[in-house]
Amino acid sequence: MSSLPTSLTGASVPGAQDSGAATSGAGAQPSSSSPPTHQPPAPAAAHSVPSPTFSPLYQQIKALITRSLQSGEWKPGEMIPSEMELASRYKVSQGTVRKAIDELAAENLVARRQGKGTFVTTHHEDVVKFRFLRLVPDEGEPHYGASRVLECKRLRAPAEIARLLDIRTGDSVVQIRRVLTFSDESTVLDEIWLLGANFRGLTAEKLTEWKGPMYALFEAEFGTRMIRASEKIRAVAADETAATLLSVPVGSPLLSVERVSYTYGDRPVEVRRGLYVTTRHYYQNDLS
Amino acid sequence: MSSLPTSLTGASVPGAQDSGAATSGAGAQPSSSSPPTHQPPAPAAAHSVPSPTFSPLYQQIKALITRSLQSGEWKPGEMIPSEMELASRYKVSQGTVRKAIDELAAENLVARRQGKGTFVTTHHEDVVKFRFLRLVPDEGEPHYGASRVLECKRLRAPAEIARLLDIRTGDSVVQIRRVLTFSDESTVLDEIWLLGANFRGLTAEKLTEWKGPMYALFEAEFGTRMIRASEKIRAVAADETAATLLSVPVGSPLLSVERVSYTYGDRPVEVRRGLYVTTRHYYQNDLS
DNA sequence: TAGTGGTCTAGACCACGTG
DNA sequence: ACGTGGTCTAGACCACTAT
Repeated sequence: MSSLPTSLTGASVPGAQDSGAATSGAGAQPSSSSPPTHQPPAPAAAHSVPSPTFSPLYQQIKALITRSLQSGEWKPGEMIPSEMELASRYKVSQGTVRKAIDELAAENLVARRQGKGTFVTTHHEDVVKFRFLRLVPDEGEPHYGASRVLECKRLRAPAEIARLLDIRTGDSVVQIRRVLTFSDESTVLDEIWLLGANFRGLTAEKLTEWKGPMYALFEAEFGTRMIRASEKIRAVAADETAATLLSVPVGSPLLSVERVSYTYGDRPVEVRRGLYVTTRHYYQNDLS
Repeated sequence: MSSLPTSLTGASVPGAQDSGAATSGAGAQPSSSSPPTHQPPAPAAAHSVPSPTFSPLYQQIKALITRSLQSGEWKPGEMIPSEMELASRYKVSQGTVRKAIDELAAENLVARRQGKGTFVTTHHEDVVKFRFLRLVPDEGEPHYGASRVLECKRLRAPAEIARLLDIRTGDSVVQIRRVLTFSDESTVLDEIWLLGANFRGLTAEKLTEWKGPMYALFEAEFGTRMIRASEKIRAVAADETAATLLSVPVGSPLLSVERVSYTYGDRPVEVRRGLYVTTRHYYQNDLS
């Protein structure tokens, strides 16, 4: 392909060879004046067919940055290189890097702090924590309750869990059961399944010793970061087990929350079934 | 005040006189070359104190556009002027208008369509409809059920409704009660309170005759557009009334959804209390 | 004082939709 | 062919934070 090569794709822009990227770099070359270097050799190539799978430059940059996040080149809580640095690394303008980071910030993968830099988000921050804990007390501030682990064992995935985790029935998974307590009231009964491959060495002890959000542990100890989740919510009646563990009468209405959590690349890594007592708490949701 | 006047604030940029805007227009003047006009008279003013309430230009433009949306200058479904037109109207660059519209699009007030223009969103579109209807059937596609209006009357706001609507107890409100039916199953019992001042002339007949989402009626007939909403969700037991209307046993678990909806300027205009039967449907929510 | 992200501009070209 | 939004660049200046 006769594309205008070196200027943009020098630093291993992905797919620079395949159909997607070839036509995308056609952007602006300064009209005249400007520095002596960098003049494209043959503007004739501009009329090449607009390849069917067009991907903007900033999307490619975004994918590159995401890959570095995923590989752990920049760890949660750390600062990523400045826009200028990234621009020169990828051989694009600062504005293009900015647009890529804008989207990553909108997806909460990174957070910008004016005057300081751009930082990889982490489940240790309050902001992130309450994105995944939507239970709010009727009175008082949202807070993290105490977790009592009932069980943590390895077993083979039942069919439905396997389907949700996109693995095969019988593949290894870790099952956790726990109760969350707020102000001395048992409020949440969770049953959690995790991808076995990602959580070798996870034990009840580790869970019990850990202070703070479970996702922070997963991120720090197992290198698995929850990026987004999808929930299905229903009202159900408490069965005997739930009633006992949550100290409510059998048949009491409980909020059932079935969550599937995803990490980079939209790969599911967790299924979580929660039963919430909603007499003194409610599930907060904003439609916008 | 000795601000650089005519160039930016000519077309009635709001607050151009007050503290906020004076310092904000300081942006870029082209280094040299460029057209003969427009050279700022006194670059000395650049060192004026950075006013405590700094508001970027694009935020001011965004406020202006929002005002035009609110006033009905551009109605739901219509196209707003092109970026170039708005840029020349407000005497700013296209890029600044673009950033303003970017935010409005992110808030779903407008939608961009490449090659066509930017359009005011409307509750007639599918995309918007399902932002406010989160109930999804276990089997089959999401769809809009049939609405049976039980009641629609004017009355004085009880204390709690008044508090949520930010009005005084006893102020006029419209109360609606209705049942939503999906596939011949009564699924949702709604009790709705609307700001009386905004909904004069709303009757049970109008509601019954209207085919389509209620919010589309409100938008088309009453000029009140729901922009965002906040919901508090719990599990409750069906009382006799709900049990009868929804054809479930007394005490059955139901999803209770208390919604407050807001229009422009974050003014609350609706309180809605819904009871959902979640045996064949679930409430869908995405955390990200 | 230096470095970072944030704002603003101006101009070029591209992809898309419609005549 | 034309107008729309979308991408990309280059350069200037501003606001914030740290040293």
